[in-house]
Amino acid sequence: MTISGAAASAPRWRLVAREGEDVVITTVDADLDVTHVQRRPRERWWDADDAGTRWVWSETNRWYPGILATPSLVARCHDLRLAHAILRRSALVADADALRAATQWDVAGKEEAQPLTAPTLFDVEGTSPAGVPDDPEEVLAEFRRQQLAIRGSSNAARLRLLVAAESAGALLAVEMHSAGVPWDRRTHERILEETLGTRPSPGEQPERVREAAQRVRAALQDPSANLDSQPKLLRSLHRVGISAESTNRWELAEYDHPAIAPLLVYKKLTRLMSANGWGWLDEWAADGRFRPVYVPGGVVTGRWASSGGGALQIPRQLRPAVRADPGWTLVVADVAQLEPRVLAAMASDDALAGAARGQDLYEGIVNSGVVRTRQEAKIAVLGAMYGATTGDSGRLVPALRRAYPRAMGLVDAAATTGEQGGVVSTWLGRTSPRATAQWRDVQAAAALPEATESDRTRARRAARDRGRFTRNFVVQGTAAEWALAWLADLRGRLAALPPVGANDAARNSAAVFERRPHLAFFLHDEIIVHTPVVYADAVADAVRQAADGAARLLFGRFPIDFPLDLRVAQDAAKS
DNA sequence: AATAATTGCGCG
DNA sequence: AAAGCGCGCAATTATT
Repeated sequence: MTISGAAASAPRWRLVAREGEDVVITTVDADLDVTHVQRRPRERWWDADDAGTRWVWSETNRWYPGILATPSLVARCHDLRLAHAILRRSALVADADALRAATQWDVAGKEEAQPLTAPTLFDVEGTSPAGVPDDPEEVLAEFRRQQLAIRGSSNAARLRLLVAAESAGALLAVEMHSAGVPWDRRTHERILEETLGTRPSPGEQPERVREAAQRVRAALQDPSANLDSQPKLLRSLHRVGISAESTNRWELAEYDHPAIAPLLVYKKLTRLMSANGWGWLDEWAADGRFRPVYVPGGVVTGRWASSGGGALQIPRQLRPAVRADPGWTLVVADVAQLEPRVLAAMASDDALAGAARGQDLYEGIVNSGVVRTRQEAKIAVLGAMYGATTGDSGRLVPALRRAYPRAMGLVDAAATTGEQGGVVSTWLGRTSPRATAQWRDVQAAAALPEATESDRTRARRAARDRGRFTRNFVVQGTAAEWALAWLADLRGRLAALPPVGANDAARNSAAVFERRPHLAFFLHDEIIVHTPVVYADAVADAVRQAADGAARLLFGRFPIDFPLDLRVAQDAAKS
């Protein structure tokens, strides 16, 4: 159960696979030769984790829940499915033909989410519509293909890091699902009641929603106006002289009419009710834990996606419902301006890194005299990374280009590559998808002598759209890598803390996390650790040290800060 | 009746 | 005030 932090300079790879009713464990040496094969009955194949072992398996979602239930933690693994997805299209891999030919390891991105509730290992078998292989020969063959691809790549160290970080993330995703986010039902109910009114009977609307709807209908002088159907609402608005083209919040706010204010309230309230109302509470947090399914690598850039419960969209308003158990507390941390800091390091832009020194990068930019206000700095930086060309943001970007030519040069080059149909890569070598056939057709059509002006306009727009995507890909993707390195480092530090209490009789899977500090939530650049109060300081230190560790792991000695906004509190409400 | 597309809004 | 990137989900309308 203890995870050793000892550097395993020569990791021992142990491949696990299925053969009939048994689990076959194949040990492989540094030359990728098999040194040992073991066959064990599947019911109890797992005994203990060894320091220095890296478990190689088809898919963490398939193998880890059963181990966690024993209960045990795995220190290191190599997830063949996730690694395959990275390596088969990494521009760093010189020859990916063999990997690309192994299509049985390709799983459509959105179909990846697996049921993670299985109490034992093989209960999930067959539930995956497009399951990756699990037989010993193919697992070994794919592992060899991947190792050869990495060894023959232009930067094996970075790809190794990326695959290890991705795999650590996969372990953590299963663990966080198992542990869950501590969720205080009564706090959530209180927020709902204060905002919406008391819980209505099924089919009814809560009081505040009814009131808001009444006020809108009165102002529209239409007692039967439908506020939930966009086209009908739009027609109702037009009838009273509100000539909006859409019903989105920002456009409606521009009109001065007594119906607008209550309508915006109505939209706000019904959103809360349908997305995170009583129904959500019953379905997702009834037992005091919210257990989202995380999907590592679910976003093209390498960010995680999620499936079920809207894990990545919990409204700030409900953050107070994330509440530590009695005797426990939360360590809540997020990175200030992760993406521009990552950009400064990638581009070795000393000027931007200098502005980033300290807590607030935007203030740093203001202090350098590049723009006048913090708000301008923020808009300019976001515009630079997203490719804004118009509005305030577009106007401010040129000032940034003058002040930080290296950083801006990097994202501008990524945009140009994308516009021309090329691919771009993150710092560790995750590579963007190739241009689609449809995209290339549009470009080709515009290049023909008989192309119309509209063909050319269409092609230009498609090119710029793709340029904005690749521009952002390098930054968002590298930020995701930094975050993974942070998580992986922190995970190791938390595992090194001795469990509290002495309840060795506890055998259910949740017991692992009832006795030790554990990550409970992760969202792009922020984490929540749920910890016994006695470990609060140790955990806070670990979170900071892990951030430093991630910075050095990715960017070596380049002087870039990643300051954290960190707080220790009973609940996760923003202070 | 089932599935796809559209709109809007929550998160970073 | 809502541009510029990446998502998931609910409600509705459109299509099959």
